[in-house]
Amino acid sequence: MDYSLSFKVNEKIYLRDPESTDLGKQIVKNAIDLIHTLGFEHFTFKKLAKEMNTTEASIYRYFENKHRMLLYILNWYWSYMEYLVVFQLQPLANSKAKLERLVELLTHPLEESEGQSDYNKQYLHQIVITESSKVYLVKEVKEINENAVFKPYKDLCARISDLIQSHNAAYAFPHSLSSTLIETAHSQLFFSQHLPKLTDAGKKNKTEFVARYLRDLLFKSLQA
Amino acid sequence: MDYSLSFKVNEKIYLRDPESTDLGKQIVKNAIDLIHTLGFEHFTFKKLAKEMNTTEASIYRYFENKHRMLLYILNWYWSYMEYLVVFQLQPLANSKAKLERLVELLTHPLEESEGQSDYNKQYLHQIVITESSKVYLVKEVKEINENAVFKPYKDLCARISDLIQSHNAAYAFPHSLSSTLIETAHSQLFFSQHLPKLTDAGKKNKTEFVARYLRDLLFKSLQA
DNA sequence: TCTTTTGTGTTAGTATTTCTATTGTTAACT
DNA sequence: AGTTAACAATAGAAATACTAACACAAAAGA
Repeated sequence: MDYSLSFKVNEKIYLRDPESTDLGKQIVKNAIDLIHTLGFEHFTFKKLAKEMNTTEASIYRYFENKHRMLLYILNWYWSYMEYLVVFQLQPLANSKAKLERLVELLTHPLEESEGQSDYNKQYLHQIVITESSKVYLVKEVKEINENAVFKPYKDLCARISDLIQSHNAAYAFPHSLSSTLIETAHSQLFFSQHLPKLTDAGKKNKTEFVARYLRDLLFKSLQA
Repeated sequence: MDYSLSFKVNEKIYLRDPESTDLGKQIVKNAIDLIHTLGFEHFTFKKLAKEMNTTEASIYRYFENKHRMLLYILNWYWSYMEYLVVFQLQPLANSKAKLERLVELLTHPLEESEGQSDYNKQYLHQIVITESSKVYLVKEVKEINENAVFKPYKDLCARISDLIQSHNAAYAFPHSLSSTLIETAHSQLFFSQHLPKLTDAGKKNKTEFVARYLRDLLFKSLQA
């Protein structure tokens, strides 16, 4: 089957739809590379413009500022994750298998093969781990949230919550456990890479360690 | 008993010890207020200087930049939390009671009474919730970590880890569960305040909700 | 008491970042 | 042929993130 994926990202996030032009697509692709290389704090539109031989002003036509650009990238990621959660888990036999596959999706970097999105999925995963909390841990969270720009995250969370409830309908904290799984996947991956004393990970197989830990957390929480 | 608390913060964090002078203490105190008001992104040394009628240059004599200043504040908080974990839990009868009290400490803002530290503990708690991850989620984490400036966080984590192990010696992820408890306390408090759909919190008693959720997570994880 | 050190203020500056405005060119579309 | 869209180029304002040098008063030490 040959297919291509594209997700509609909320219009309020950008000034001009990056998917609508060549330059727009290049901006997002190069932004992912450069944020990965420099980290969000050191990333600027000027550097991005230089990197891809365009001008700062051209980038400002697409995004109001770099925070919105990060939000755009994360919205794309959350939508993509929701897609994976819906279609990859659906064929699985039971809720236990589904939840186990979910943990894989949350901890392992995305497969390069699927979707032909042209974004570097390895880099994207690292950006999600390191930078994603910076889009909501800001003073303006209320105004930002009013434009429904966190909807993909909430939708993803709601999907996982459904899975959890179909495994144990009596569990009292399905949404909190969902967001905890997502956030903990990120923080434990980051800690195991950079501050290993905050984890029980060994030198090797950090991804597998985090997956094991999350499975333990998840299934013990859902025990009757 | 009359006592006063002060924690030695790693010397590498500051240029001049803020505890050693009047101005230094005022800088930290006012910084906590202003970071709380503006959020870390909008907080600048210039604004802080104006707020307290001193000069930007004077503040730069104490801290290299605002990131170091935040790190100083968080080191103080982590040290204080470790102190509370050690001395408030010690008299408690058993490990279950201790872990329950721990959850209270992590979720409830600090008591204004104890320690006479002169910092606004309510504000400090909000800063910890909203800004703490920003001190390590940076590209320079490796170099920063080399100066042992995250030691108080690791120490706190190690203390909690000990508690966990004394409750269930067979549990395989004591450090990861400790850091997860700390981080999840922050993220769930933030979400329940600003993005409630990512949680199962109601309109009221968000702190109590998060405490309940964390107790559930913790004790189910530690079941045999 | 005299001298030195320390803490702070003052002034002045540079480089970078963030963002806006304007104008011109090319390519596409009608 | 005329219009529009996309982009480049330039310029600059305003804020941010620093650094340097000198002045001065108070405290500490000799």
